Parts: sequence; C-alpha cells; structure tokens
Amino acid sequence: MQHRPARLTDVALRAGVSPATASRVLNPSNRGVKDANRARVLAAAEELGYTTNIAAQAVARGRTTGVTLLLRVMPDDYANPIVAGVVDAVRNEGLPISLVVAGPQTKDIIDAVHIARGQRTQILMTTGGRRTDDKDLPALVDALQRYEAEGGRVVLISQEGLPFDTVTYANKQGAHDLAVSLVELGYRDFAILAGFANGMTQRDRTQGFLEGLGESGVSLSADRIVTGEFDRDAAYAATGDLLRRGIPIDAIFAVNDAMALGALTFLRDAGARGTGIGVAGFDDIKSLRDVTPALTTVHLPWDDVAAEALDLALSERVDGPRLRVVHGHVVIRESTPRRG
Amino acid sequence: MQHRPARLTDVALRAGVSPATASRVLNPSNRGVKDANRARVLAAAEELGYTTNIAAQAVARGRTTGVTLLLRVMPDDYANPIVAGVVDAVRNEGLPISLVVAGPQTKDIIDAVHIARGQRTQILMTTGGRRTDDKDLPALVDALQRYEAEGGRVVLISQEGLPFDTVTYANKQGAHDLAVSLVELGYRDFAILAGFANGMTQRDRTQGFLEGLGESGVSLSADRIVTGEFDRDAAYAATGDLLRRGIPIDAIFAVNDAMALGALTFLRDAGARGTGIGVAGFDDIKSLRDVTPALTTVHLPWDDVAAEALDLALSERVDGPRLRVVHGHVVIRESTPRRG
DNA sequence: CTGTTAGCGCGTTCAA
DNA sequence: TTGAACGCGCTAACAG
Repeated sequence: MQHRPARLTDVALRAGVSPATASRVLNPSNRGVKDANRARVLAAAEELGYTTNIAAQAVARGRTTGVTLLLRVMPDDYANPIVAGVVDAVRNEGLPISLVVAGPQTKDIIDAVHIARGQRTQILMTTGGRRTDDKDLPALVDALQRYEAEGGRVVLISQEGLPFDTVTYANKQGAHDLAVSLVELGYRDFAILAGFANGMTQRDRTQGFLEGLGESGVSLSADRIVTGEFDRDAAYAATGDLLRRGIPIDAIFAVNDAMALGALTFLRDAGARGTGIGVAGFDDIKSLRDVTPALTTVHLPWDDVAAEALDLALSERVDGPRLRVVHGHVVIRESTPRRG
Repeated sequence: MQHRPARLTDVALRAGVSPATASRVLNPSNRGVKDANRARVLAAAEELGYTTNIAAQAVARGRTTGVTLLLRVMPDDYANPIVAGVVDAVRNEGLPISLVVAGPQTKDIIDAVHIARGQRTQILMTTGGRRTDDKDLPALVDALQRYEAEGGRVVLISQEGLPFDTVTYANKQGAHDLAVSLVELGYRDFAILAGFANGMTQRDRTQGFLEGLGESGVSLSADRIVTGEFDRDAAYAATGDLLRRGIPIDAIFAVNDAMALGALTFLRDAGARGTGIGVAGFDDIKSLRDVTPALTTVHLPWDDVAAEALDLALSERVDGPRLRVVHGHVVIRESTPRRG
C-alpha cells in the first residue's frame, strides 16, 4: 500500500525530456520551453499525480516562499480579528500562509522563530501585545534579527518600538477621543478597567484616556483605575469590587471589548443598569453584535492593519525599520446614552 | 548584512568532529556518542546559533514530523471551538502544528492537501462540514488517499462516511434529546431554522430533532422548516420572515448557535420576547456567555473531540478506517423557560 | 530551447 | 564510537 511519491525525474522520464526541462515547465519562474514539450511534461505530471517536493525545493533554492503568522495563543472569541484579516490579505496575494500557535511565553515564541528559521520561510509576521517587564525580550529580538540576517522578513503587528517593520494602531489617540466623546455625553465620574499594568497596549490606552479627560477638564483619582491581568471573567468580578467600594461612578472604560463585556454583563446581572452607568470598550470586536445594550467602543480598521502589514512584508526595505500607524475612530452606541 | 545560516558542517568543523557525529548528537534518535564529543558539538551549535535546516532534514528523511490542520475558512466568533481544542491537544503532545486556511471551495482544500503532500508532512487533520451535493468530493478523497499512500495519516473531524479515520459528534442524538426536553418544558409549536439543505451536519440535526418530536407525540409541518445558507445575520432575517407568515410558534430550534443568536437577537429587537417564543441552538459556543437570555443548546465536549482525533492520528491503524463518536448533552437555559 | 553537471544540507549505511 | 561516501529530490550554471 505504501507508495513512493512521484519525483521530478519520474515525470521527466515519462515525458521523454530531461529533469531540467521538466523543472522549467513546472516552475513558473523559468520560461522558455517548446510548447510540445511543455504539454508532455504537464500531461506526465498529471498522470503520475506529481506534487513538487517542497522540502527539496527549499533545499535547492535555499528558501521557501510563504508567510508564517506567529501567535502566542489560539485567538478566541474575544481576540482581535487581526488574524483573520492577515490570513485573507495574504491569501488574496496568492501566498501560502500558515499559522503557528507557539504558546503564551516569550520563550515559546523564540522557539517558534527558530523553527521558522529552520524552515527557511520567507516572511514572518507576529502579533500580540508586549509587556514592559519581559525579561526574554532581548533573546526574542536576537532570534528575529537572525531570521532577517538569513534572508527572511519580519513584520510586527501591534508592538511598537522593536527594530523591525511594524504596524500599530493609535491606541492613545483612540482612547483620548473616546474620553472626549464621553465627557461631551455628560459623563463625569469615570472608572477605568486598565488591564494588567505591564501591558504596553493597555498602558497606552489608559494614558490616552486620561489625557482626553484632562483636556476636557475632568479629573480621575488613582483609586478609580483598576489594574490586574483581566480577561472577560475577571473584569466581571472586578466591576463588582469596584461598585462595592461605594465610589460614585457614572461610566466605566475598559481598555478592550472583552473586559467591557464582562463589566456590561455584571451590571446587567446585578440589575444595576437602572443606575445608568455607561460602559465603553476598545477594539470593536465582532461578538459585540449580539450584546445588549450595544457597546460603545473605538473601532479599529483591522483590514487596513492587515493590508499595511502585507505591504511592509512585500516591499523592499531601504533604510531602517518602518512604522505604520493605523487610526481608529469612536463609535457611540447604546451602552453610553446621553446623560443628564 | 546577509548572513549564511550555520550548517551542520560548520558545527562539526568547529567541534572538531565529522558531520556524521554532529548529526548523531543533534538527533535524539541516534545515540552512542562519547560524552566529550557530545558536549563539544552542543557547545559549537550554541555558539553558532545553529538551527537544523528542517527542509533538508525532510529531504534526507523523506518525511517531516508535525501535524497540519486544514481549515476551509478562518474560524470566526461563531466557529466551533474545535480548532482551539486540537491545537492545544497537539501542542501538549509536543508536536508542531500549523493551521492552513485553504479557502471555502473543496478545490481549495484539495490544493492544500497536495501542498501538504509536497511538504511530506506527517499528519493531516481537517474539519468542517460536508455537503451532500459536493461534486469535487471524489477528487478530495483521491488526494487524501494519495497522502496516506505516501505515508501520511489523515484524520477527519465532523464529517462521517469517508474512508479515513474520523471523529464525529452525535448530532442526531443531541438534537433528539433537545426536542424531548423542550416538549417536556411545555413547548408544542416548533419551527426549525435548518440551515442549508445539503449540509450533512444540518440535516442530521434537523432529522434528530424531528425524531425526538415524533417520539414525544408532537408533529411539525414542512412549512415550519426553513432552509437556506444561513449565518447569524441571515438567521436574523429568516426569523422575521417566519413570524410574518403568521403561523403560531412557541419555540424555534436553530441547528447551530450562530443561527440561534440571530433568531434571539431578532426577537429581542422586535420586542417579541413578550410573546414567549423559546429559542434553542446547538454547539454551546463561548460567545453565548454574554447573551441575554442565556441560550438553551446542546453542549459538545470539544476537548474530547480533539483528544480523540489526536489519539486516532498517533495510534497504529490495524484494519480499515475507524470512527469515534463523541456525545453531547442538552443544557437548558433561560431562553426556553418552562411554559404553561 | 535543451541536456549535463554540480551542488543545496542533512541522514544513513558501511567499514574501520 | 567514529568517519567517508553516498543518496534524498530539486534548482541553477553552463554548455551546446
């Protein structure tokens, strides 16, 4: 039952040409073969069910085409739609893409980079937030630099400040604009679910929100900023703690939609909606469609992010690393009705 | 700046041994090297930042380790958590896994299978429903059989009836049990959002539900079964059409949660919840947590599905293809309160 | 336009 | 326990 795969040699033999010629027709890059021969090779390949051995091709060429998208964890329901956007964009370009779920630790990512090195893959994109206290960061940078030194291209998505081409979103500005909008709507007593303190994205969004508040003449005391490694469920609990403290609050800003959903659900469960506490998030993830009340948030144009990333990967890099910033915009929905 | 990757030869040279010896120590499979030499090779590899060229290894060995998970589309918010389950299970086993998003058409899948063949990958898992009217199915089966004939292992998830190892869920039984439960709760006038008519999963769930109804002494006329290629949004619209027809309905069964969410949202938007129409789905996807009222559904143990799939892939196959069926169970929630 | 030749980097006999 | 030699399947350089 075990059947040896057909090799290029087999095809050539059957077509009555040399392996080189067979290679030329099977390889779109190499033109210049008589139509008759071309046809015979194609026919032979078809009959034999030939598939080019990509591994061997990679060895001979020294490099494979295609992009590897490196993820820390499998994107769940609340993850940014960024992954889907990148996959579509790359596929539309006709390039093969494969996702690698490395693991939560930076060490896991580093391992995956080395594997990608070993595969002699062409483009490596990676996404996911960075933490300011990451001790393994230098090692990661080293691995990525090796990857590039050996001929690969690296594109980082969402993590600014590393010496590689990267595309980020304007976290600060988006949160700033959101704050201004909320104040305009009449909110004054804010609380912030700020996520874990060492996350760069979380930090920028918190900071931007505070700046927006400041410009609007609204202040916010430190005890209204709640930090912690929050996912949706933890945000649910944190909202409860917050209210129990008895501080007057008329609006909660969560630094991402997942956490905002947790807050929203808590308020609903607690029957506290009558108190009129507004909730706003950040990202505009798809799951928001099924939620009541509809969540006010900052919409991020994920497809643009993906397009920029791909453009960076495919265009020649002249000088140093390039940075592309994608801007979002505030979307006011029912979760923050006009107040007063 | 362009730097040639370190080769095995480089490591051997630096360690003062032959490439063969170096290969032996870097290859856990080959034992029997003096400790001193082993240490020198390891040190040299470290110093040179050596990464084994996986492509070359694949050529030499004739096959790579690792599993490829083939998907039609990028799993979105409503997709089965099956992908995440498989990824985790495989990673826990220490095997590299990569996801390939092939495209919606069966032809796309076939292409991807051939690419996997070309990569000489070891295990190929694929998921996603099958349609009864798929003209390209024979070609797909052919491609998969080739893959296996050449030494790979194929595991199908969710699509029963093809000559490969497969794991499915008990769609019929789950829907059957759900119907029985709903009748017990007092519902009598059902409608079914049956999805597209040629989907095998959809068909089984519809049929199982009808059988359960029958056993409970409840009948359902054909005009209450709505078919169509429904996603969440289309289900939303279809629910509207259904109600506009004026048929008395006290419960809607949608063959998956995504569609059930659409129905639920329509009822809520239409203010029709007062009419007491119950809604039930199938799958128990995560997004349900944020929905009000909580959705009654059939819970599927996704982790078990993944575990079974991996077990099939890693265990020796003795005779023909094996089939493993995973059972779900009904979960009654607020969307179907006791009636009468 | 085509065939010959020579590698690509690694695993694996087979002797030593 | 080790090394020399060969082969994996394919591409690329060079003649013709």
